[in-house]
Amino acid sequence: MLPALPVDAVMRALADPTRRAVFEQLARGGEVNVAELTRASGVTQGAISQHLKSLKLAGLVAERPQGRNVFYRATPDGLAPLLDWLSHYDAFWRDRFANLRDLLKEIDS
Amino acid sequence: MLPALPVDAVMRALADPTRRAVFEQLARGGEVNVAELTRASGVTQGAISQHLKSLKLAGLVAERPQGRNVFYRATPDGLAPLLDWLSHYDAFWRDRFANLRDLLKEIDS
DNA sequence: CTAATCAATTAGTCAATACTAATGTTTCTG
DNA sequence: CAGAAACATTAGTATTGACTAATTGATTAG
Repeated sequence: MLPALPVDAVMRALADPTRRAVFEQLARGGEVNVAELTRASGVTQGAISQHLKSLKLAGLVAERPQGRNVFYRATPDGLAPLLDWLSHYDAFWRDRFANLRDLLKEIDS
Repeated sequence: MLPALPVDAVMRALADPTRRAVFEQLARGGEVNVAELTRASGVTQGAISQHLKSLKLAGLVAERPQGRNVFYRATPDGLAPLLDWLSHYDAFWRDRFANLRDLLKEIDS
């Protein structure tokens, strides 16, 4: 079995549709508590807590407890391993995807 | 259950370490036949054929039969869903990603 | 203090999947 | 033609993983 690289955890975390939807909601909506994430999903609260645990271990989300609520937010740095992995294949898609280059230029501005 | 988007197949395909290693080898080494892919991996030939099937369904590799050999190559276009997904969170990283400038420089060089 | 609320955790179930071993199919070779 | 070689496919197994239901722990409200 191969070693568990950071990109491994990120890919596996984002491969599941339910979990990816949670991440997407957090990326859009700023801080959201577990109850609201549960409402937006089709699964139980327990399942959401489990997914949040995976996302946290992958470095994709962070938590902020407040009273009996726990507010989660997406952490952009968690996507770094994925971008690094893609950038490693830069030469591979360089000429076929002007998209990412434009995107990165735009972000850089 | 959520619909099966293209990014789903790509993420799931690349989430497995063995399968990702196959893709990486193909991305580096141009065309490679199944025997050589099997040698480079820690699993049996049958397992590699199964992984190649998944990668092909995800649009990440293509095959070129030649006699009794089958040469596989990575197909850059298959990464498009992943790049699109990332670009969708443009605004998300824009101001938060510390490493982005460095990453851009690396890719742009 | 007692109820209720929010979230995490546990145990258990079911389906998906990564794998091996064996076989099938095609193609090449002696 | 007979055997070997390359790859795909199948059946079977074991592990992983996504999920629910139920419980627990902590905080707030009445």
